[in-house]
Amino acid sequence: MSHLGYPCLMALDRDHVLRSAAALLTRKSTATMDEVAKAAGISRATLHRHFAGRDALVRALEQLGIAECEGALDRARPEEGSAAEAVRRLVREIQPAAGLLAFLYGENQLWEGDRQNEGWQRLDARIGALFQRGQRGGEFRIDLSPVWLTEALYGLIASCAWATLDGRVASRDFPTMIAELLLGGALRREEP
Amino acid sequence: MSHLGYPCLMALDRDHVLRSAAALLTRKSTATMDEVAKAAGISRATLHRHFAGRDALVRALEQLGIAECEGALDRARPEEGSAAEAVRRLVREIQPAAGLLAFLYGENQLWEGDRQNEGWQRLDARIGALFQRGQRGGEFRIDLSPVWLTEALYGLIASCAWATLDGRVASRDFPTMIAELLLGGALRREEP
DNA sequence: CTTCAATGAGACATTGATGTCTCATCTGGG
DNA sequence: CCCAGATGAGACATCAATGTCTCATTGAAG
Repeated sequence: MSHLGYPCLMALDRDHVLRSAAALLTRKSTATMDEVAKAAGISRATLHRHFAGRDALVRALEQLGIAECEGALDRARPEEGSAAEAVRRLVREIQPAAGLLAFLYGENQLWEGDRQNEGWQRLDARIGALFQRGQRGGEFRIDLSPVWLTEALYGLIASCAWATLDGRVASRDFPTMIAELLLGGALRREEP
Repeated sequence: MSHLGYPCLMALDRDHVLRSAAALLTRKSTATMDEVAKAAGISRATLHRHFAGRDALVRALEQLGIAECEGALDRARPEEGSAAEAVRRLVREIQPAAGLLAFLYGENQLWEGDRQNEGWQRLDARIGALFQRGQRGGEFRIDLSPVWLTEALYGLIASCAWATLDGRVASRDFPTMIAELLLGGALRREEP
């Protein structure tokens, strides 16, 4: 065992706890610390040894969500190829984190404060830049601002995540439903 | 003054309280009964005379939200003209209730129960029927299910309502942003 | 085997929101 | 004026979640 100040197993456990909490809070955002602990298979005492309190847990989940988003954005290579294809890649890569994002999206507590986590600003900027690239390249229409398109993307991800949990949308359709609606809309394209 | 069991002014006040609560809870969904009372300009005691408790208040807001949606749907005349125009009318009519809907949308408590208010089912059916009409008429694409389009509409309304509160989207752009994205998507149409 | 960090179980106090109650005050109708 | 109903203010108990604490047990390294 470690004779350092940092326990060696907690780092691994912490990630497991975090993901269990994400999965539970996605379904029940008001879950108790007790329920979170049970879902992770640990005691409430141990949970408190990992996270000082509920607030710290939510903040950690926020960090995880940001990290997952940035990872998805990196893997999606937003500067490569057509903007539309980049958006499709992004949606596909982001699907595993959709539940967590939906939870965070509904956690108003995170947005009420005067200062929000700057990670979201970075993400907004990167996603907004992708939409802007599409506009500059004549691929996307210019009457829908990049800011709104970014916001809409988040909203559709959360909507589809919840609809998936309720069984109203099949999990395998997630990327298509979001990307197709966001890019093409409901109107049928004219035959070329 | 009334000698009946039902006070005569409470009916009027009740509506005012309900709308104040909606406005407050839209901004701060975790607001206390005390804050709700203050926002309505009444005391907590009086608030409790109107609504048995927080749960009853939320249920009443849910009813109000359903009623506003049905009213908007009626005024939008979903059976009339092109489906796309009907959707545009619907979004326009629903804007005043968007904040309330966004609050209700995030109130997971309403959806966790085994049985949800049947008003939502009626609304889902009516809105779904509108999208289906557009599909049957060859106006909308058929690879996006009416259920998903309905869900997406709710999600975009909530997104835009929050973005409007934060000043990221102008209030006057609300109908356009939602309807244009939902109908046309981000992709630029080919020149005919 | 010994040791020690990590854990689980549970007791305990605290906190914040809630629901209920009483009582003084206000107000409009008779 | 007088009164009944409505209100506001506040005291009070309750309740659930939280945060903190202790202590016995476990388990793996030395």
